[in-house]
Amino acid sequence: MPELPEVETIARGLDQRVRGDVIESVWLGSKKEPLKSPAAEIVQTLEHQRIAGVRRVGKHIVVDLEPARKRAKSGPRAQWIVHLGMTGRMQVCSPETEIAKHTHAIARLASGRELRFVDPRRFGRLSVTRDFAAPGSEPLQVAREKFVDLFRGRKTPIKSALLNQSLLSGVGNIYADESLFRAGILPRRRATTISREKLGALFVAVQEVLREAIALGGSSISDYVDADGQAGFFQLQHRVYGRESEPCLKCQTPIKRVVIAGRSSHYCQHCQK
DNA sequence: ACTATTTCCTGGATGC
DNA sequence: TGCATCCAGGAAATAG
Repeated sequence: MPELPEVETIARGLDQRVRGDVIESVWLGSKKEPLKSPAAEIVQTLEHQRIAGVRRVGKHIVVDLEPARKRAKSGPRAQWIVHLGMTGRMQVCSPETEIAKHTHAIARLASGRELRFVDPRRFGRLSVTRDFAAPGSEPLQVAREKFVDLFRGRKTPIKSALLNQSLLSGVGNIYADESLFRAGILPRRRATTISREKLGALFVAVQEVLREAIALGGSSISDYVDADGQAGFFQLQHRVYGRESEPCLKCQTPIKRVVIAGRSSHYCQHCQK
């Protein structure tokens, strides 16, 4: 399940592999769910564009494009936006590679390779735009004061607030649980009841967790993304996520699991207040 | 303007 | 072995 660190790793891997290549033609599948822009618009926007670079914004992969042939007039550059959802993959492969089940898009590149979007569950989304911006703040860029202000006054549980992409862009279920454990905050705590100091601790915890995970993902780029664009991640050692009933690594109290905002949430009732 | 809940999807795990 | 059921979760849609 790609959250910020995984998307960062994938975007870096893609950038290494396809930057400078030119999209010659595009094929789109018949399933409509993955397409957020009209199919014709996606095809028209992508074809004959050079990939200027690939980067991450929130949980989105942004493929920056530029005209393959220089034109006199240069307006805002086109962008291909990819959201991987739960099960989305970006595959770089040769045209001979068997087309995986649930392949929804194929971009044929001038280098002879193909860039494919595969997504069994179809929670992923493809779109094109010229002015992409994530609605929320980047967790690794935002200032501490701004971070604290995002949550103050909100009655919703802090876990829900962390998952709200229009506040903070890129934190998903796993890293939300891990950050709250490190900051010693119960996921159900109403955001508004948390002191500035404690929110400051959460700020530090979120950045720490994301940076550690990116560092681990980064080390896997050459080994895994090279193969087919699907990164095999060295998972960050989770301290609470997926550890229901197992002993807390700090105090041995069994980890609890509850559902908040429809998501499984893991915490230690002794270490988190 | 917020907040909470439901819905979309398939494959893997589980239960009988 | 086979079949039904449940569960995972990002974010849009819907409801309150």
